Amino acid sequence: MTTPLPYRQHDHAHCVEHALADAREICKRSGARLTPIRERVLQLIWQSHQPLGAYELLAALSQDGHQAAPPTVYRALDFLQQHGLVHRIASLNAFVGCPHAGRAHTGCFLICQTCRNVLELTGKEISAAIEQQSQRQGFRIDHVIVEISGQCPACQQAAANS
Amino acid sequence: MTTPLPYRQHDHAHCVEHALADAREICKRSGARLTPIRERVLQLIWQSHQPLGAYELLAALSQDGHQAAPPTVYRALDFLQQHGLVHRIASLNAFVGCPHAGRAHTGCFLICQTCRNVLELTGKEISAAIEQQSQRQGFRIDHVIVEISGQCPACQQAAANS
DNA sequence: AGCCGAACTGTTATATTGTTGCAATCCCTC
DNA sequence: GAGGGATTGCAACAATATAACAGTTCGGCT
Ligand SMILES: [Zn+2]
Ligand SMILES: [Zn+2]
Ligand SMILES: [Zn+2]
Ligand SMILES: [Zn+2]
Repeated sequence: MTTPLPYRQHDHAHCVEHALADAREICKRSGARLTPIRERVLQLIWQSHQPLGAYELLAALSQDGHQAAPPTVYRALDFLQQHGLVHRIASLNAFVGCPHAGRAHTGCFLICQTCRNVLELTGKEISAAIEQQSQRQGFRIDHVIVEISGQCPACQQAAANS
Repeated sequence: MTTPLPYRQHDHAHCVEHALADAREICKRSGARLTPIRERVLQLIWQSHQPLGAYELLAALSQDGHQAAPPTVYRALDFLQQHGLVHRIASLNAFVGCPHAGRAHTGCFLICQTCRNVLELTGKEISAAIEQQSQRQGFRIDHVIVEISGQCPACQQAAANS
């Protein structure tokens, strides 16, 4: 078994470039305006695979010399969420970049409690099971949240070696 | 298809009685103290199948004539969660009684955005799919959140008839 | 019964997260 | 270059959750 992204070393600059390029393309196609603030917030979120809180983003914007208040950040986050560029992790009150932006998917998040990195799965098995069980109850689905907290393979190994 | 609980009329007093009796039994067996505050909070939560926020509980306790501050409620909620008597719904910042207290299960919540009622599923299909996908990534699971927002059968029917 | 330590509760203050409302500005279109 | 919608700046506020510490209650023990 190879440790999956993002739980191992990788060329993260590539993740960021890819995410930003995708974002520009997606916004262009849908006629949405990826303004400097929005792009900067997206870039900040993609600093790592660890979700960032709104007020952490706010602090980072202030460090830029950019005057910013909470609504600035929340509005940018709303925009990015609406266009599928970031996801909110409800159990952390934090936001993470979506590696599958543009492709239809139901996020399913593996959250390592040790290194804080988050992996977004897209396998159909889980969403299929959820749809089946909901349908059995006659329930019409709008939105699904699946957040799995635990320990990633890298951190398990690190813990075992100590 | 019959509309499932809690989305149809039912003898809810029975739900409450059952939940409280279960809670007393579970606490007795584990040597935990179901104090008056804790029991009252549990009873308040079971007023309905709609999740209650901590500050709604706080207001209700105050109406009792009980002087209460946020820590009172949060401590009671912590206790009830630790003993599996209530669940926190992360997407609502609210708490709902667990109808399967005492039995090992991974909650999976169907949240009606119209009537606010929440049904907790316990089918194994979803958790099995989650465990399988996590294992495939080498991820060790601590805790799983599945929250499905949408519309319950009763509210779908009501919407169709208008 | 009386004592002790742990658990529980009261109280105040504070931290964290998210929203409302309105004015000013920007950008695209006509 | 005017009109109008989207975006941003800004101030205040609302909602949710926690920290710290003092007082009280409870159950087991002598
Ligand atoms: Zn990366
Ligand atoms: Zn990890
Ligand atoms: Zn009921
Ligand atoms: Zn409903």
